[in-house]
Amino acid sequence: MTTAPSRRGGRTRVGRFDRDIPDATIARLPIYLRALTSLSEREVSTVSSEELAEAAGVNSAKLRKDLSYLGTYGTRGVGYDVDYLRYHIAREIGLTQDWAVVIVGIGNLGHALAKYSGFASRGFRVAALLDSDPRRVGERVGDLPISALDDLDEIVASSDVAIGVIATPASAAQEVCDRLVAAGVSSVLNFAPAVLSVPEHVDVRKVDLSIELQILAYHEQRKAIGAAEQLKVSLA
Amino acid sequence: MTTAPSRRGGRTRVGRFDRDIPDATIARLPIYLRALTSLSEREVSTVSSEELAEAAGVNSAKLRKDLSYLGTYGTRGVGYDVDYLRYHIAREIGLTQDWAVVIVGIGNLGHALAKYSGFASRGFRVAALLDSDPRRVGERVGDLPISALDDLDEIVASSDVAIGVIATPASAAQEVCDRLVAAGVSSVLNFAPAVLSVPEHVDVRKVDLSIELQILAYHEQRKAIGAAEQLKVSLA
DNA sequence: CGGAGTTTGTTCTCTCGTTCACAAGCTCCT
DNA sequence: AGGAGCTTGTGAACGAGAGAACAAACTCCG
Repeated sequence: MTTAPSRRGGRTRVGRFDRDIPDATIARLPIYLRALTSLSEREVSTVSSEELAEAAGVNSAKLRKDLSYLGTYGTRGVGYDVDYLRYHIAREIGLTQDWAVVIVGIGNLGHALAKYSGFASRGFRVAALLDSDPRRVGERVGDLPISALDDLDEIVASSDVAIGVIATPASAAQEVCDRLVAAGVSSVLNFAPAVLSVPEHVDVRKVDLSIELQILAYHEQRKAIGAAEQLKVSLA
Repeated sequence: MTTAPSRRGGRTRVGRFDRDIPDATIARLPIYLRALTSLSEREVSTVSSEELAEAAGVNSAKLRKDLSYLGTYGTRGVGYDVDYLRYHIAREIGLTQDWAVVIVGIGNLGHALAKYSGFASRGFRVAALLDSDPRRVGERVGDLPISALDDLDEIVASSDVAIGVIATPASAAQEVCDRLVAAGVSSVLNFAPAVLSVPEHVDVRKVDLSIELQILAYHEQRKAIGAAEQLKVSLA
């Protein structure tokens, strides 16, 4: 949960369908969506909150409450229509339209991201790959050539890019971020291990591979200590 | 935030130094650690909560409260000794020892993870790379050869591996997870877009690239709607 | 040595999120 | 048509985390 200070500003509440959905719920909608897609592929047409919650790995009450923020798409005594619900979630998240993204920094991770099929299948189109190393420019990764970072403004403008992905080393992240913002990008997904500062209107989310491992290590260590203490007690 | 139902079970509270640190705090400790390392490299020896909070991108009150769970390592009127604090955080997370990890699924992402330098520098040693595709076995990625999935038990046992990383397609994730658990791994970092079910004593954390993008898309869409509504109002 | 100036550690309040529990509402069977 | 049996949607209780605010404790200067 690493994001900008969460929707303050414009609390104007224009338009009644501007109900406001908790951040925690938003973060789960994509999971429900995935579960629904999987059910749909298996030709399941109706699902109960209990079953869907199980598939998504959450509590069923939480699931129902989450869905209730979107509207009342279920039928009591029956459950939810898989395709109907799927459509409404996708619509709410904004996946009924396509989003153009650029990936900056085509190292190991950038490569992997460029080839990752999970983006395209969910309505994200990689508009360009950018790198600051002139020797890499022109090289092809999958279908796309690597462009020079200097072409950023033009690419963002012509492809209407709203989202930028940063996969550079930490040392370059802030500068790249600034350039993205200057070019007009207003959402950033940051894989570099660095804290980015951005203007108010820009959203940043961060994914940090080594932090996740460190959190696991903490729990792992606790398990080990716990076991050792147990042993000590049983010997005493 | 995708993890096991948070430390229930063995609430035995053996040993008094088993103070229990909130999950939210644990998730931030690695960030503080990184900021401290960076300060240390710049030869800064003392830092105030205000400065460190700024570097970590959090509120200073939150930072102080987080640190207070670990003990009282600061000095009023002065601040924190950078190296001293850094050591104590590293110790708390369990980074004073090395952790062996295995990576399963050497596709695009697995490749990138295998070569990612951020692991080694934080005390995580990649003990082996595994893939189920026999044609890939033997191939080298960086320093390591790809091993067959069947060698898992042996590798986990001989290298004392506690943490497994899953970078397979979603369809294989659960089976790989089961094999990891059977081999003795008790923490899993899952990059596959699938919900894993594991026994009580195993921790799972999930990183999902496309979910992060979807969350950004939602906010992006709201910005767009907000702007449109504003426009409508100003025209009325 | 004493007081001004800092900065931590902690208490208190408030907000946000989770979970329980149940009434409302649907279907199906008799 | 009416009742039994489900399943949703939501009110209310609970718990965790964030942030403000301040007393305690240190340094430094005169």
